[in-house]
Amino acid sequence: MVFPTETEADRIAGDAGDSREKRERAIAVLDALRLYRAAESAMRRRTRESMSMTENDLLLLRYLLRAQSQERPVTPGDLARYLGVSTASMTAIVDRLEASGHVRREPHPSDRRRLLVHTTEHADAQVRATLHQMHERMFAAVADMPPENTEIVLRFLARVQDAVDAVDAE
Amino acid sequence: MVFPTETEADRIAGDAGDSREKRERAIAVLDALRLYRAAESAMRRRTRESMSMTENDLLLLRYLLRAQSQERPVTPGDLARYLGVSTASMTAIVDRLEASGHVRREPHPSDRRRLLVHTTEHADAQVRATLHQMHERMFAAVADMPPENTEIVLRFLARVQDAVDAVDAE
DNA sequence: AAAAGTAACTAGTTCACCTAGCTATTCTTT
DNA sequence: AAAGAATAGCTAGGTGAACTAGTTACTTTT
Repeated sequence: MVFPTETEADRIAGDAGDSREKRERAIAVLDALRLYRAAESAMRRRTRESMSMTENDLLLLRYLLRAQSQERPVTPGDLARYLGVSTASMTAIVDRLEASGHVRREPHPSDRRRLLVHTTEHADAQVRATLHQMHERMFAAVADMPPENTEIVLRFLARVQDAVDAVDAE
Repeated sequence: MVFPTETEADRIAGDAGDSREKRERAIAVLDALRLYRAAESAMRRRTRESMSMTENDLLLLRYLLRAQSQERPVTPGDLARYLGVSTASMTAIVDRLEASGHVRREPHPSDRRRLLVHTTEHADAQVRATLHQMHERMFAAVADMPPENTEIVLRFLARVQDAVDAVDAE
């Protein structure tokens, strides 16, 4: 679902009565986008599995690392809202990540009902080791581009984003 | 995880000592890619929820529709291999989709151990109703592009894909 | 000071997956 | 042609990560 397969793209192109080359170019681009998506999903899965974590655990860690780099304190409630899970589930998630040594619970300085959640050095190191190289490559891939090309890519991404945003599954 | 956040991209850019504008353009592009990803995930979730299905159910339906448009018969075993789940789980998935009226089981014409799985008209209509507009928009977004721009976008996608493929979570 | 609200936790449920093992059928080997 | 191996899909029972409901401790409001 969710993605025009080759066949579907072909059918749509046919309906529109476009020229053959135009259609083929469009299909090539949509295929490339689909491939990128698949590669990213696969990378996520590999990363998750190598760290024996769930998707939510990993998203949480990313959010925490980012918040910490901005010196922004984070409570379990914040994390539950961010991931869209119940506070009860968040208790379990933080339990897991605390047991695996990725986060620590600490008392909130002013509100004794709350906690603050921090990543450990271990989590930080593990994430950077896995993803730093990717981030550098992604940055290099776009930093090299001349400004005109950047504009073209930005317009492309904006339009495909509009297309998926328009799906309102009522 | 999995994606360079603004902050991380910034740090990497800083390390590399690039010019300010170059850095800002790169960040803008990576942000746009991240936004597209988020929009697509959200769209998937909406679609899944509106059809009360799991991710795998939806992927399966997409695969089936595609196979059918090519007159290619599909067995439960094929589907299990495609989704990477056990045949036992596939029995449960097909049970669910059969109960909800999205697929039918039929005897295999030559091998009485096997079954064939077909989508129903209902599934076909529901999927097309939800996603046809998106497919058209995506196609339009790329069909309008001049060939040079297509090349630029393809190179961009190939490079970011290489970046994520390089993450080998050992 | 009492009442209402909030944060995180515990207990018990659900659901989508899993593994192991079963039955029916087909393929391979002698 | 019969016996053994392989294959397809199923059932039974288990796991884990989410859920809801309700608890405890604390804070805010009236």
